[in-house]
Amino acid sequence: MSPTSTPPNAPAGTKRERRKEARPGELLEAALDLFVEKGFAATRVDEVAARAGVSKGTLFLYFPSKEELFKAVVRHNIAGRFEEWRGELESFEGNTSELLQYCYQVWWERIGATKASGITKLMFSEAQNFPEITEFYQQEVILPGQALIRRIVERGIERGEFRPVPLDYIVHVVLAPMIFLMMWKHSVGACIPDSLGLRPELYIEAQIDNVLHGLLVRPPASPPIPSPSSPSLPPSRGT
Amino acid sequence: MSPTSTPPNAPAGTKRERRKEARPGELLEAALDLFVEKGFAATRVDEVAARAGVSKGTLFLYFPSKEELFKAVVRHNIAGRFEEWRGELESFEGNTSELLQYCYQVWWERIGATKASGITKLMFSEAQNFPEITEFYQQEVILPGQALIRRIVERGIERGEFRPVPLDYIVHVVLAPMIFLMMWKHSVGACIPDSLGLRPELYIEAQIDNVLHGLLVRPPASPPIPSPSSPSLPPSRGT
Amino acid sequence: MSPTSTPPNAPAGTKRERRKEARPGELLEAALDLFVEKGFAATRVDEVAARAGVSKGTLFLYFPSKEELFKAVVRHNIAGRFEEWRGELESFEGNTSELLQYCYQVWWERIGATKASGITKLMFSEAQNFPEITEFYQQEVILPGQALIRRIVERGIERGEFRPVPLDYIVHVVLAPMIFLMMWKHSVGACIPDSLGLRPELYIEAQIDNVLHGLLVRPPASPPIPSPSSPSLPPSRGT
Amino acid sequence: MSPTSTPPNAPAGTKRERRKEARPGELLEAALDLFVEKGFAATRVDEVAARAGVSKGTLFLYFPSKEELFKAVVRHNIAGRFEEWRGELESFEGNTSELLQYCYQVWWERIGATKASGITKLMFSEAQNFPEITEFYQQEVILPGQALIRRIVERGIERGEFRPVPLDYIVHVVLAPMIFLMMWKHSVGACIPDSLGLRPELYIEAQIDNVLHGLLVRPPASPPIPSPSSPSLPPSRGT
DNA sequence: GATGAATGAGTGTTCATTCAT
DNA sequence: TATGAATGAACACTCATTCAT
Repeated sequence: MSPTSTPPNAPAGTKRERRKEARPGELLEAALDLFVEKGFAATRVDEVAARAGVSKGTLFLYFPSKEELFKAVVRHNIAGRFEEWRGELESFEGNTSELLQYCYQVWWERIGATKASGITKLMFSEAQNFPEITEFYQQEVILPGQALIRRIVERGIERGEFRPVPLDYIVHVVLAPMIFLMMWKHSVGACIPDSLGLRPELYIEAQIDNVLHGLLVRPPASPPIPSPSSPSLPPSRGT
Repeated sequence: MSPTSTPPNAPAGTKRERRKEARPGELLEAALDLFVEKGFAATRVDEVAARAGVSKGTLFLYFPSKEELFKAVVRHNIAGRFEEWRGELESFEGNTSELLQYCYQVWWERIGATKASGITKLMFSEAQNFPEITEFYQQEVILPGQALIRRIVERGIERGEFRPVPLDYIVHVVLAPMIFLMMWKHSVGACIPDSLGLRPELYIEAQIDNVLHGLLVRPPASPPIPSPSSPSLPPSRGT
Repeated sequence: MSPTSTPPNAPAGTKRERRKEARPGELLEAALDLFVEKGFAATRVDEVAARAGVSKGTLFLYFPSKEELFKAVVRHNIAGRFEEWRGELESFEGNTSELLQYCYQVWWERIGATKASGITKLMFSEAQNFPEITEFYQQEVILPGQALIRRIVERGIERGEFRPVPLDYIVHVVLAPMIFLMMWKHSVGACIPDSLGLRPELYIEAQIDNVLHGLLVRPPASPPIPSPSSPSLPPSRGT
Repeated sequence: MSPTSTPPNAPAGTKRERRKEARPGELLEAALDLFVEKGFAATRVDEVAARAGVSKGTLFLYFPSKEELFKAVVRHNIAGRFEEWRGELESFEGNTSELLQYCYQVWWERIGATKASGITKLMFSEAQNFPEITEFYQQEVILPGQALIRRIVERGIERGEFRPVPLDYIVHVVLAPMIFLMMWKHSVGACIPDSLGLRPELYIEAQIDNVLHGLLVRPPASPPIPSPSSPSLPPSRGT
């Protein structure tokens, strides 16, 4: 019964013990999946519990209501990533054009391509039903994100790489393509695969190229955007 | 159709009868408002009926179910405006840069700034729960819209005004800012006014400027984006 | 299908029409029965609805919650009877001893022996769970009832029939037996019939006799209390 | 049993062990409080356990179900005090009027004024939901109590002090005021303090005075009931 | 013995849908 | 055609009870 009596081949920590710690996380993950897939209202708490492998009652042991579960899902999936990013940004060595590209790519790897992108879709879809959490999202996600972008653009301007564009709107120019991609992925894109064109990565490159053309003092002379009908791609679907 | 055209001796055209004709439209309008604001599930049919000034039973006289009402709302608000626009496009006289700007502005006046933008928010929010209607939307709105943009960009390339960019992705570069704006307006923007920055019109101008920089063979040398606060910007903000 | 086509032998007024008006009353009656029988918590709203012959949903059409149903039951069953009684009291012609007896008997006929007595049991049982309605009961039932009794005793004292007893406590001396009888009837008495002795009427007479002995300046010399084994009763049940 | 009797070297008698012994009693006490206050159904076992300072699981170690806990609470609080009282009664020296007064006062000190009165409130409130235990209560409390009162009244009649009243009902005349007082205390009285008038002690005196007037062959000529406000009182308490 | 995490049957309440009038 | 009372399936949430530790 004492931990020392556990046979060495037994999995360390009993099933129950291990579960207890993991429960909230498992529930949050299951809830994220379902909320993103079906929306808040169409998601049944039984389903969330079942997907997390527990009973309905257990869910309410950890979250006092479906609404609080929703809030927890949103909060949990945007835990301070911005600190980390701000650090990377400050210590970035290359030129700002590279920094911006790096930013898009890191965002795609860590957010856009992951389930976390579903949170954004969720927020836009349910914003009006959860004004309180929308405010939270605005403070914790949107404003820090905009600040980050603003810093990058400022850096470009300061270094003479970027044209002196008005910052208040340029942040939207940079961010809108990302947000659009997340919305698309979790709505039309989920129903009609390939409706975006071919690959999100190429979509992002096109957006980067476009944004940099708008920002750079000396934009590249020729279009570096890879064409979907270029030889590296199967020609099966091109125009 | 206008009240003045009703002959004075006609018994038809009474208030009652005219309302009868108008019922479905009033219901669709009320439903659009509420669906956009709260989503499909969180909208109560009682509320729709009440806002349309009829009883709940009457609603089901015109629409066999809440789901059919939803579909009707989407279908009704996806009038084929594209024919009309294609016409304007074909007969447009100016250069393609002007045409693209015209396009953005017409879109903003007729869609973006009106309630019609709500339907886009609705579609993105509910797409996964209504795959058939998402397919319908794809066919009736997205593809025609993309085709329109593609034609414009092709025109620019043909005329030597635009760089030979890959069309498959450039349509998203052009459309994403519009879609983002509609989503924003009906979600975060509705909860936190002014969270976008200052004015949608300036946001659009910034996007146009950026897109044209990416497309034009000879982009304007200096930033033409009007800043809401400073006349020319240079030292006003940078450290 | 038109009303005029109804055969003359059809019951006037359709089932539905008649029900609509009657619903709240039927529900209140069913609820009274069940609340008195099982208490607030142990009563299921389905059961109330079923006993009233409607569905659960219908109940919530008339009462927004189980708690409001409970409150309505209490309020409904104590509709201003005190006005009526005060009138009878003021115009009573006989001596006060007779008036007090009349009072007990009328109370028994109209309250004690009817379902209305269940309300009192209910209030005492649930008082702490419904402080708000307990306050209401205190104002609308207890205080008026005490005032009524006080007036009667005052009348007796004024006319020289009663000893000058302290009014503040005498009202409890008069009322306690009634309340006890209601409590008994709906608790022990309902489980163990005849546990009270034989008949409530005789219990009341004994209480009247006792109270009058305490009040009257010249009490009757010999015990007028009917004995349960006295010849005036049917011998069917005697000891 | 007292702590001082524990030998200093005894390992038994540690805090832990003593508590272990006391567990059931602490649970019964906590349960009594809560059942009296809120009724059976509205009382949560978590709350009982928490008030007793143990976990919910521990409660079920001692009582197999909430219902059995309830029964145990009632049984536990119905200790056979009647034997003791019967002894006091048999050896009472004074006249029967004094005996009856003594009886009321002893009851008030030992039952009415203590938490034990709650059990009566509980029984009357829950009787219908627990018929078996109501039967038990009837056998163990009500009938012995009635027998006790009956003996006293018989004594009075035998000694020529009391009128020959019918015993079957007079026991209720004597007991009803006590029961009413207990019900009041734990219902309306708990919600609306002072709603009874002034002090329970005075209420009891009034009831004693009234009962004796009804019983005594030679009742006192003038009202001996102390009025809280009337001038006939010794000035110790009056205005 | 004691714990408290887990359970799931049961309950109050909602709301799309029906239908007699 | 229009109503709105009635329905009942479906849902969020509770809580007595269990049991592995």
